[in-house]
Amino acid sequence: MKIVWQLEKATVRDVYEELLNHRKIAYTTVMTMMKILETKKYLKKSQEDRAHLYRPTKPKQQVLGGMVREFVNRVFNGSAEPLLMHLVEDRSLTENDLDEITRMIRRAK
Amino acid sequence: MKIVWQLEKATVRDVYEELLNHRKIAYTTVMTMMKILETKKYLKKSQEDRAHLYRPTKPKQQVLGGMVREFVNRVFNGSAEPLLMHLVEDRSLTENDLDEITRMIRRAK
DNA sequence: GAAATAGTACTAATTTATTAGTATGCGGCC
DNA sequence: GGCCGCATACTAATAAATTAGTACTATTTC
Repeated sequence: MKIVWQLEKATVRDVYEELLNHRKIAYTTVMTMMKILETKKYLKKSQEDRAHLYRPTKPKQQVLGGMVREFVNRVFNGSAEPLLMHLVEDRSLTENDLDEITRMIRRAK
Repeated sequence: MKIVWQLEKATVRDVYEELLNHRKIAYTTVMTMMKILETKKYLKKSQEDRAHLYRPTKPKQQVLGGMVREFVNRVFNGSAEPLLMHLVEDRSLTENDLDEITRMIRRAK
């Protein structure tokens, strides 16, 4: 999905070659994957010359948002603060990051 | 795991009965699960009367921390800010939450 | 001490995810 | 026209996660 999102639209071959940079994988494997993503409504295909051209159905933000929500629910019973604490303790987030986000929200209001 | 953490120590039966409140599940299923968690070093067992008594090996914080890190890596390529933005947009976190956390950090320094 | 009970070890069925092979079709090229 | 390369559809092998059954042992209870 990340690859298709980045390219906005991609054929099996596009994704296949991109994945090959990272690891050995069969062309047909990628095909199967993309077909599954299609049945799960994350991708839609259209004909383009000989091959199918796949595009995302849902905006990246929406999908990632869903994943975050699912994660928070499953791991933290739905409350986000503990997650935040972990991020902070893990030094993934500094105090400055938080300040910045806070300011960002204020400005957006 | 959540259940064992909460109870601090638990037998298969303890966990089984707790889980039954939520959904139908077989006793042996729970047993298998807990044995797997044991081989994966999340639980350790000791004899207690007739049954095994399981305790967590690792502190909850550490395990959850690992899960958060893993999630951030997989989904957001390791950077936490986008995750934070999602939390905010999802209204899981309000500006006040952020302020609070910020203050908490300041105090802890 | 025999039957009922609770527990475990071992095995297994089921499901879902992951990876890949094979057959086949189509468009261009010599 | 026949062959090559690329693409797909369909099938399948493998692996991992999930759920549960069965056989056997020990303990309690009467």
